[in-house]
Amino acid sequence: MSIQTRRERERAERERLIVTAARELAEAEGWEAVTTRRLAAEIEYSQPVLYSHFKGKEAIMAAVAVQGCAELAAEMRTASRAAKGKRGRLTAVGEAYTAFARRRPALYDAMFTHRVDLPFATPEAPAELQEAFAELLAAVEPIAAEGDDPGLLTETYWAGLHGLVTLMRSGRLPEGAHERRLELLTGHFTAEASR
Amino acid sequence: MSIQTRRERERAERERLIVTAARELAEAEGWEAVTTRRLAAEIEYSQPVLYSHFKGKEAIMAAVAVQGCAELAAEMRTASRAAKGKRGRLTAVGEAYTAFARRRPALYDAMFTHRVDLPFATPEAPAELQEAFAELLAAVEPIAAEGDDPGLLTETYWAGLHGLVTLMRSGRLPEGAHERRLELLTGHFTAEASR
DNA sequence: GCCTTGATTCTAGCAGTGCTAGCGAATCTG
DNA sequence: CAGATTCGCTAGCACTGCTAGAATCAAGGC
Repeated sequence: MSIQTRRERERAERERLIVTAARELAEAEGWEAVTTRRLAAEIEYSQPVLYSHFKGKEAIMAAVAVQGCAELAAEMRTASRAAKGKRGRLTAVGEAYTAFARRRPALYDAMFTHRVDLPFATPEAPAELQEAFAELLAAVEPIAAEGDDPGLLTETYWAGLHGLVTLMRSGRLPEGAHERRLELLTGHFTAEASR
Repeated sequence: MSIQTRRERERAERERLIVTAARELAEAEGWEAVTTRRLAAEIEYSQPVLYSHFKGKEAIMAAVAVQGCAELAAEMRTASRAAKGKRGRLTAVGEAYTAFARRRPALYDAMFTHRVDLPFATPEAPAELQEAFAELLAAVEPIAAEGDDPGLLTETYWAGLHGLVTLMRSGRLPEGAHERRLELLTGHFTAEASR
């Protein structure tokens, strides 16, 4: 029994090693540098061990993405706590979100850009994802108008943030005016919708 | 001289052939199916001819993207013309944009998601790109508030549309509520910002 | 203590990718 | 008709994700 548990512990340890190695490599040189061979060399094992832990490269990216979601949720939470008022909190959360995306582009891509086999908008989604969304929701809900569904409004605001970040990062929007665009987005969401 | 021109004409013809073949293959089976070998077989030439026309696969995708921009601009324009009023036009253009993205996902990805070496937010950007942006601008400008920069507001609205489309297509937002989210986005942009 | 049994990790290889060097043939020029 | 030049092809490089089967190591029974 004890031997069994030691082995399981070692396995779990190695799995964490794989995930952090993948993440660090991706953050340092981008996901295109994360090849199974490079990753195997990094953890000082041979290639096939990766496949005894994960179904494939996508699954490794998914594991990294889940980690990232937990961090994003935490950063949005602390930003929200430090701010005052409905508008202040939404602004703070929006800034925390985009700051995270710009500081950790590779992590962000694994979470929200790359095709990755994670359940998202369902109850089966990993707790970390739901946590991150809940954090956004908590900031958006107070500024929702009477008849608006807060969930849908949050999704829409999220889309705005995501669009800003991705278009900017791919060079399709100039970096310089980011703060002003973010301000515009948040400003229009905290206004009363004229329907 | 005539021989020269005939050759140039044939070359240009073949170049168009490459671009349309790439586009059709991408739309039918996705960009991951568009390999240089497959593409070469499709145009009934060998692989290396592709490289006598384009610097690489990315350049081919860029050419497809430019085509797509022209079409998107045209579709937004006709939608805008058919609509009435400031709000009606913005709604129509937003719907045209997202409808285009959902109907031609591969084309959309080449234009706005995949990393592609096209100048975007500069005067050197291809005319087709500027045209598409101008079409959006024309719809957004009338609803801009007093002190708002219409260009920045357009970029922000664009980001919202782009976020909605990409998050939905990657399964991160449920497809069902798309119309309602789009309505929320447009609604908040046509409202007065409370700054 | 030795040998068998079982799991675990590695070597080697497959089928594919984007891209390119250099040969062969077809074409135009003098 | 011979020579020069352009053109497209064959073949191959270095890489990718992934896997079958050999080899190695540790545990258990005698």
